[in-house]
Amino acid sequence: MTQAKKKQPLAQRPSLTMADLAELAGVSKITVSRALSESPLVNAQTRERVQALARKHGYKLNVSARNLRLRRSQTVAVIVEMKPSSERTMWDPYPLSLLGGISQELTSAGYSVLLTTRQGASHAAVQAADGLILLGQGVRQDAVRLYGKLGLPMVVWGAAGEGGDNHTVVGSDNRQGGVIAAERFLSIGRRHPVFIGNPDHPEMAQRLFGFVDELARHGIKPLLLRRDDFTLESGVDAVRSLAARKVRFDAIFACSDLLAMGAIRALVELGQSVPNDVSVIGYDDTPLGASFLPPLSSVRQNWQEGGVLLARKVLAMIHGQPVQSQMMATTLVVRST
Amino acid sequence: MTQAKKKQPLAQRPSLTMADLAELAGVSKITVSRALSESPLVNAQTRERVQALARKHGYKLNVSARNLRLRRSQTVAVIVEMKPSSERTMWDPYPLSLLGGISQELTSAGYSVLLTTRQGASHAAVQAADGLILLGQGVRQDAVRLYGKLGLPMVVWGAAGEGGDNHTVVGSDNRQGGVIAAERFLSIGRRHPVFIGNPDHPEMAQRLFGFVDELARHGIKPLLLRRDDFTLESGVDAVRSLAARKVRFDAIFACSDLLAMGAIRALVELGQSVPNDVSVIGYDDTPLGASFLPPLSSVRQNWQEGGVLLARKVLAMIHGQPVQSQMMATTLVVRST
DNA sequence: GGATCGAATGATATCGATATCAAGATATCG
DNA sequence: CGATATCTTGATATCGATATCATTCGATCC
Repeated sequence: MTQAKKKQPLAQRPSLTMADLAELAGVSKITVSRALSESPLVNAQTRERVQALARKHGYKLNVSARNLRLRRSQTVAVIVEMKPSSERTMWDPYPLSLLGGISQELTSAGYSVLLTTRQGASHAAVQAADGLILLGQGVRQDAVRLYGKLGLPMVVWGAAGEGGDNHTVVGSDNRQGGVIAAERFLSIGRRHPVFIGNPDHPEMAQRLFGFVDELARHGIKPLLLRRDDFTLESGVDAVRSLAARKVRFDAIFACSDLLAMGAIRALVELGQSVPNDVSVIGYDDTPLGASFLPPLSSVRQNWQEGGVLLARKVLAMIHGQPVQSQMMATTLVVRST
Repeated sequence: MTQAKKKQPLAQRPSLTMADLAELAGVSKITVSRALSESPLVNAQTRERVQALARKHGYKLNVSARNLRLRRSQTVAVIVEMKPSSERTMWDPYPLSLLGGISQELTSAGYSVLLTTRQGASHAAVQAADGLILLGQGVRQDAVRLYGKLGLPMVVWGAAGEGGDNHTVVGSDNRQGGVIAAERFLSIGRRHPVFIGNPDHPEMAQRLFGFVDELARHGIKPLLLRRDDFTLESGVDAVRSLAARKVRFDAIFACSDLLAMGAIRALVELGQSVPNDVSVIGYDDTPLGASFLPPLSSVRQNWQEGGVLLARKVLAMIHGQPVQSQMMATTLVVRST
C-alpha cells in the first residue's frame, strides 16, 4: 500500500484505472477487464463484486487505451459540407434529420460520431476513423476522390450513379419522386403540366427526368420552366411569366415547397383556383407547406431514415460485408392542392 | 531484416507506425516523433528527411496512442436533444447552424467533435471527452444535473439564469430581442402593440418581459395574445380573434416568423394595410420571411456565432480559465413590415 | 588542455486496456 | 488413486506514441 505517487509528469484529475480497481477488489487487472466486459471466463460472484466496485467508485473506461489495444477506433467521421451563405443554406432542416438518423444508428451500435466540416477534415482524428460518411452538395465532385484516397469505408449521400465510380451512395430517389408527381397528375386527368426548378442540380434533373418519362408514357410532354432560386418570389415570378406568355397549363410540379407556394400565390392573384384550375405539387414536405393555405401537396423524403441507412452501410462496410448503393423511395403526401 | 511477422493477433490493414518510419529513416522512434511534431530538438535536415518519408509513405498518426500517452482526448462531446416528433418545428434549423459554428471552432483548435443524441450519451466515449456541450430544449431540467455529475467542463445552450445553479450558459438574449422590438414600435409611434406567443416557453417569456418592460418605460401596456402553435394558421387565427373582439391595435410582435406571416395574411384579408395600419415584427429572420410579400421585419439571432461562442467557452474551461455565461445580442432586421 | 556547455539523438519507462499463454484449483472419470 | 477435463485466475507482452533522463559529439571557454 504505497500511498505516495512516484511522479506526476502529466497532471490531470486522477481517474480510476483497472489496476486501481484490481487492487481494491484483490484480483488482477485482467480479471477486472473480463468482469467488466461480461466475459464468461470469470466467476459470477467475482464479476458482481468487481462491477459493484466499479459503479461505486465511478470507474470510467479509458477509450484511448482500449482502442489502441484493439487497433480500431469505433468511430465514424461525418463530413458535412456547410457553405455558410449559399443558395441552399444550412437552414435546410434536412442535414440535421440526416445527422439524427446517423447518430442514432451509430451510437446504438457502439460507434461514435465524429462531426467535421470540410476544412477540419484533414485533422488526424478523421484519418483515425473506421469509416466515413459524406454529406452535402459539393460533395460529389472533388470531395469523393479526395476522401476516397484515405482508403476508408465510405458512404456518400447524394444522387445515384452520378460520378458513379465505385463508391457507395445513399440518397433519395429523385427520379421516382418525379414519377409519382406525374402519376398523380395523370390520375386526376391533367394534360398540361409544368415543371419548375433548376435541372443543373443533379437531384432536380432526376426529378425532371422521372416526371418527363412517366408523362411521356401517356403521350404528354410537360413544359420546363427553369428557375434558379428556390424562393417564394421565384415561384410567384414563374407563374406570372407563364401567364404573360399565355401558356395553357393545369398542373405545376415545383422543385421545392417554397416555389410551389409562390406559384399558388400568383395563381390566386390571377384569379385561378387551386386545385380546381391548376393542381400543384411541391417537394420536401416542409412543415411550412403543410400549414400553408391551402395545405400543400408535396413529395416527402424521409431524411431520418436516410441517416439510418447511411450508418448501416458504413457499418456493413467496416465489417467487411458487401454493400450496394441504395435510393430511398419517396412518398406523395396529398393535401389540398 | 526479418521479413516475417511473428504473429498477427488482431488482423487489420497494416498501417505504418513511427517505429517503421524510424527504421526507414535510420533513426530512433523518438526522433521521428520529434521531427513530426516540429520539435526544435531535432536537426533541421533530419526533420525534413523524416517528414518527407512520412508524406511519401502516407504515414498516419495513431490518435489513440497519442491520447493515451498524453492523457487527454482532444474531444468535446456535443449532446443534442432531438425529438423526432415536431411540436416545435421552428426549432429545426437552428441546431445545425449552431453545430456548424461549434464544429468550425473546435476543429480549428485541434479538437474533435463527438456528436451524440441523448440516448447514446451514456456511451463510454462521451465520458472520455475533455468537455461537454449541451444543446436542445429539454436540456435545462434534468440533463444539466445528469451530465454535470460527470465533472467535465460543460457549457449549455439556453436561457440565462434559469436553473442558473453554477453551470455556464450561452444563449440568445431573448429579453433584449423583446426590447428592440419594443424600441422599434416606439420609434415609429405605435401606441397599441400586441404580443403573440407562448410565455410557457422560457425563451418566449423572456421576449415578452423585455417587450413589456421597455414599453412600460413609456407608459404603454401591450396586449398579450397567447398562441401555442407557431404555425401560419395560428397567426391568422390570432389576428382574426383580435378583430372579432374589436380590439384596437397598431403593432404586432410575433414570436416566430410563421406567426407573423399568418398575422399579416389575416390583416390583409381584413383590409388593413401593413405596415401603414399595423406594423409587424417576427422572430428568427428566416429566409422564408425575408422572401415573404411584403418582406418581413424580424429579430435575428446569429446561431453560427452562438456555436462559436459555445466552443470557445468549453475550450477555455478545459484550459482552466474562468468562464462566464453570456447572452448574445440579437439584431432587428427592418424590412417592409 | 581540461572543463563546460549546447546540440542532437537515443534508451527506457509509461499511458490503460486486452490477447495470449500458463498455471492453480477443483471436479470428473476409469 | 492417479489422470484428465473444466473452471477460474494470473503473468506477461503488446498496441503506438511521448516524457524523462542519459549519452554522444563537437565547440567554446579560461
